[in-house]
Amino acid sequence: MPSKNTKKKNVAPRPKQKVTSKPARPAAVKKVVAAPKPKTEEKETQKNMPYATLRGMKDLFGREAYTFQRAYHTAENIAASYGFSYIETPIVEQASLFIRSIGKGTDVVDKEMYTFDDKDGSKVSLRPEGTASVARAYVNHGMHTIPQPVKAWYWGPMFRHDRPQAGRFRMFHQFGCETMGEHSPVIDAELISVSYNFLKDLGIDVQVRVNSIGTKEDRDNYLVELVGYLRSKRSYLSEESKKRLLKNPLRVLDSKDEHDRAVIEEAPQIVDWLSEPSKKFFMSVLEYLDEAEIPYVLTPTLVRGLDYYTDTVFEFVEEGVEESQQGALGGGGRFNGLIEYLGGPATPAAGFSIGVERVIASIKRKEDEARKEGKVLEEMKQPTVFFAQLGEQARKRSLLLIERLRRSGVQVAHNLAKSSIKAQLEIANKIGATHTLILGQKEVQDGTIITRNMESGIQEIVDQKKIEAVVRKLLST
RNA sequence: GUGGCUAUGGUGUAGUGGUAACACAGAGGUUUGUGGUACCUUUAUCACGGGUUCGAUCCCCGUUAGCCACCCCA
Repeated sequence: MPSKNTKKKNVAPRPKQKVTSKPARPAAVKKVVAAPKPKTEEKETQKNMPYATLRGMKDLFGREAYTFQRAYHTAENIAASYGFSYIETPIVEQASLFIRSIGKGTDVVDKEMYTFDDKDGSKVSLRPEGTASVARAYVNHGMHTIPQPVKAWYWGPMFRHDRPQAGRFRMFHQFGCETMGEHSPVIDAELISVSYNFLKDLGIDVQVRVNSIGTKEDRDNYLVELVGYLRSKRSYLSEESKKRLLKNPLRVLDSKDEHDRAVIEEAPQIVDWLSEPSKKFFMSVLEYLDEAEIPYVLTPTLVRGLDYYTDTVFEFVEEGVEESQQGALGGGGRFNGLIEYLGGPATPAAGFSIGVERVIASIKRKEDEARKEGKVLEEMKQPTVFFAQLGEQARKRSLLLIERLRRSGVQVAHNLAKSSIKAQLEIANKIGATHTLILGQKEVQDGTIITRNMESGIQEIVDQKKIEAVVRKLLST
């Protein structure tokens, strides 16, 4: 945390800086209009914080950033162990890529996309999701000529201009995997397994909901039936659902309205309208899930919001959390038509994506609960060594010693800017260091260094030459 | 995008029509080679703009942001 107080006498005075956690309002415009009353210069600068993050976007730091990175490393490990290779696609793409793949008429495209004119007048968009870009990359680089399936994982920011609320931001991150070039139910099961275990590794128990929405033809046939049914019950439906009936009838199925739900329960189910191959495929996916001992819930009303999905669809809802609290942690499905639709060869594919911010929120909730019960969080008790130095010569020497320690694989915390040993020990204490290395004038002369056990207070003098071995030993106990 | 609720220091909270209290955190210090306790100092024109009023942090309106529900979705 930055110091906001510079009262030290021998330090040149500089304007005080206030640190506020509340995002400052974009006050610049108003200030001008409102012709501020004469104030002292200092106070003006204090309040003058014209820059804040944009709505729905946030700085990531501290504990949250730590959890974010932990989630990233977990993703990296699990993706690698399942044989996925990393892909990074541009954050900005042609607007039409998303419009085509996600589909006109979906909210994501119609009202949530960040789309603007590039300098040459072409329409570009900030990506609202990852699959379209990965599919595009597959086509662009002729990935159908390399051994199939192509398994790719990604992690990065996505943008949707939605109204922010819990678990929903305008810039958020997704971790996702796509398996392209293979039409086999094992693939679907594997993807579910990867995402399920990713969440499990992070300590999150989820319910896996699965359904199949069949091929395009299956769905068209089913839609005729569904629309017919819903029309017959039209008077019982909510206003919202009446609208959806015209725009995207499938979506009526996941309405939360009580009356709608009653109607939906009686509605024809898509599973009954699947063609033989689709049905067989879906049954097989379920068998694999059984084999993998992944618990799932068949959810006939599960349809996903993006147009490109075919056959298997699934999503993850946190166990024991009201769904409405923030929706699903992630989801995915098969998208057999997408790659061909984007100009590539007919290529079956499937994938999933998980909302990182929602995962972090869930972890945080769990940690808060644990703390309430008085449990010490694991990463808090990691052994740490602090390096304290005393006197100009010691300070100079410490740079070298710290570097030697770093090269041998141990990181020591330090604050070379402090000169009093007291202040440094305070810091060591605060960060929970188990040991402190103390290097003073005398030690520099003797070529030694003191190790101090922060709990017992026992100090030992050791040879600087052996510092790496000594520190490693301290850390291992 | 629609509706509702909220807005006090870094954090969590008090409080009142007459400019703010407490806890924790931060910084500095209690005469400079030793931390965890104690003590001292210090950190807020009560989100922003306007209105009512002799006077507003407290009442009213607007803005912004956050939260909740809907929509949608990660």
